[in-house]
Amino acid sequence: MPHPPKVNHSRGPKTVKMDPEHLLVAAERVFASEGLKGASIRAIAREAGCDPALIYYHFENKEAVFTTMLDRKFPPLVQELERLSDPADLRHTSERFWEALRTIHRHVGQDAGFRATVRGEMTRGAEGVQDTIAQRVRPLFQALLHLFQQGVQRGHIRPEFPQALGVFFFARLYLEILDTAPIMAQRIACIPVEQALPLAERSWFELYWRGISTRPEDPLPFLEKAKESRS
Amino acid sequence: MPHPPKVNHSRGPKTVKMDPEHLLVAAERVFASEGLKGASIRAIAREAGCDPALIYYHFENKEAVFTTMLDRKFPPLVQELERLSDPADLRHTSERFWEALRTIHRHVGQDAGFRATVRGEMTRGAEGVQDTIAQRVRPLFQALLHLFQQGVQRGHIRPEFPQALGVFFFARLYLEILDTAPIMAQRIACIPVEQALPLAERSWFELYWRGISTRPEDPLPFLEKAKESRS
DNA sequence: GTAAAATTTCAACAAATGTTGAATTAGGCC
DNA sequence: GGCCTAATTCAACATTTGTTGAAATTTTAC
Repeated sequence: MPHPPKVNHSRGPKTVKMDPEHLLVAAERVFASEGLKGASIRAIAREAGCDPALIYYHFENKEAVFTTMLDRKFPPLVQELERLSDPADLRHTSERFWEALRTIHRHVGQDAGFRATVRGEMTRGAEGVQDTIAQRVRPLFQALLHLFQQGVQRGHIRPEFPQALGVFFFARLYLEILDTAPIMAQRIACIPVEQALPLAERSWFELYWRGISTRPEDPLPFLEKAKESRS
Repeated sequence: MPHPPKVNHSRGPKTVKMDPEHLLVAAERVFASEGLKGASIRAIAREAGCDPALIYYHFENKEAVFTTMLDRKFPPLVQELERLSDPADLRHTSERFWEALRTIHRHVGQDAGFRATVRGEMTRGAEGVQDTIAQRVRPLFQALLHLFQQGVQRGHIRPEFPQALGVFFFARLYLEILDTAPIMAQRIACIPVEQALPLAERSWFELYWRGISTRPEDPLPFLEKAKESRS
């Protein structure tokens, strides 16, 4: 992690103030590689190019940095998924789910660090941190659950499929693909990395949709379009 | 992490020798909660109830502890999956895949620590550690790929589905369910934890099979039997 | 211009870490 | 019993960590 050499060591504010947002970005990078607990305040300060005490000036502690980071990332994604789950949308449920997948991709697809941190803390973080994250995941889950329920009501999705699991598989397993498909492609399956993720996304969606659909053999024309617009 | 009080501080060997296996078990626990990098030698020693220097007596360094741990866990699983992928097995491919899933469950289902460590190091570990793990994952991947290919040849699996991805989805996404379904059930979906995982496994397998199958609407009788033998 | 507030770093302290050589001790062999 | 080997801990060293109060400096308000 290269960081700019600190040539001005005088105390007191700089003419260019250190933006707290810059601290958040630095923290996110360190959280991603070290986890929340493993991220030292000094490592974050090094990443940001400032003194560790400045972190305490702007935030109460490391957990506060993390919570602030969550609160910048989750709400826009949740809002967009809530719009997508509006019952007035009369498109086919498969198409709406595809758009939900694209939405998730747009918000967190390039954010491996954020994804890694959230998952890491959810699976092995402190109780309080899990609570903090769960509070922010629930609205997202609810929005997708509404979408799933509309699919059942419209006869697109099999009513016997457990709804909560349908939503969990859709979102969590897609995030897992984002996290692991590139590395698996590269190291185990010897697929070129640039091709692996788009193909994996389409294949995943097709598999998922066939798995829950009342009509698994119906074509998915928007998937074919997605394939063409990529090449 | 409670550990027995150390009442005998004299140097020199104890009448009951510290088994290196015991060190491995302790290390596995610490790796699981702290990651490989975050697991301190002193934490491992505390977990094992010995002095940190003893770890250096038995192993070259922390990475050697980790590699030894991998080499106890992977080969039995790989061997069993290789037996399962024997072309002489004439059962339906869906049933063989179900048995593969049960096999994975038997070997690593209770081993959240091992799973977490392997995934964690694969996604964000040092280059050398990723190599170490990839070497051990490849034979497992190959065994499942053989099984998948036989499914295609026998007309059970759609030939247009990308094979490497089919295998990747089967194994990696199942492991993700093992890692995350309990916590998601508990904290987000409010499903009782004891029910969540068996239901998730069956639902996942059904979704997966329908997704890749040439005949998605065919029933899966062994799944129904699995449900009944559970209740 | 002065005082107060805001911003930033230094310095210090206590605690923790990895690793090594040396000291100690139990058991086996002659 | 003496010697040797194996097993285990201690002690030391250098490095890193989290956090705080104080010093220094810039900006703002009057």
